[in-house]
Amino acid sequence: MSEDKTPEIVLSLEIDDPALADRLAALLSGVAGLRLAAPGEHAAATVVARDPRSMPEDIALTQRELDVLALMAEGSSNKMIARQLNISVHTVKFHVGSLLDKLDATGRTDAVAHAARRGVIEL
Amino acid sequence: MSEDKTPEIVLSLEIDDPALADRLAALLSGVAGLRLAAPGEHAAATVVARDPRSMPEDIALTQRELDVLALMAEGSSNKMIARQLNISVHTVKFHVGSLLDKLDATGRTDAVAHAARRGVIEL
DNA sequence: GCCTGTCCTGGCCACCCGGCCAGTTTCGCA
DNA sequence: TGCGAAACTGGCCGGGTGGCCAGGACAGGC
Repeated sequence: MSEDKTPEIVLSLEIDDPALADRLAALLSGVAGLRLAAPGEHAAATVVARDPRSMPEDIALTQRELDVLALMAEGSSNKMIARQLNISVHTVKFHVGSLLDKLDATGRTDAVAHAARRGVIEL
Repeated sequence: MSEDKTPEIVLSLEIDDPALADRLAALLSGVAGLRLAAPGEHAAATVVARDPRSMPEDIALTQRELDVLALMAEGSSNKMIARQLNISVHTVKFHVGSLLDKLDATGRTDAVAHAARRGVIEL
């Protein structure tokens, strides 16, 4: 009863390149235990082009910088971040300044965009 | 010579669930024409858990709002956006206000985060 | 016609943001 | 024991941001 279920893994394809998508679809459709998802069907996993996070290449961010970055990504203002972390607004600005420098961003919006692109934070 | 190349599609797995990852790895490793990527190897496609963008559920954004949103995501200030689109700063603020309302965001940073989450823009 | 939606513009104003200056404490490492 | 990195705090200030008020032009649907 080791193979009593094997309930078929439903995969969805999210490939822009038509040639690659076709080849993958052809290969995967012939695999027992796998099924490609119908349009709109809930899939257990998705095949996407490229690899988003294969080379995270972590920028050296301190723990505190990660804290304020996470709150920034949620749209929190400096004042809100200060309250959340029990620090002063000045300290928040200090960390934000370091983040803008390390992430090579021109503002907080650019900072979270860069961080999300590099996989530093999960949007 | 229709099958002279078929240079093997390299797939990488990004699955948190160990059981699902194992089953997928076992199934995919037996497929001719496919190969699982070695750690650090560049992959043509990646299998990720869930489907990030299966239901985009597009919010009704006007073309101009999409223009402003795209420039916002690049960290542009209102003044820069105004210059890019050849409109006044006041008009940019008007569209930004509409975006904050439609995206249910508290600020421009929150707006691009929400938009990226919903797949409205590609970060 | 009239009305709705989109796009555009202006002024005003409180607040926020980012950058500059300065300082303190605490920690680990040479 | 000195020394740098990290974290924290303060004041100051120019410019950016977001919300409010008001208006006009222009296309499409009733």
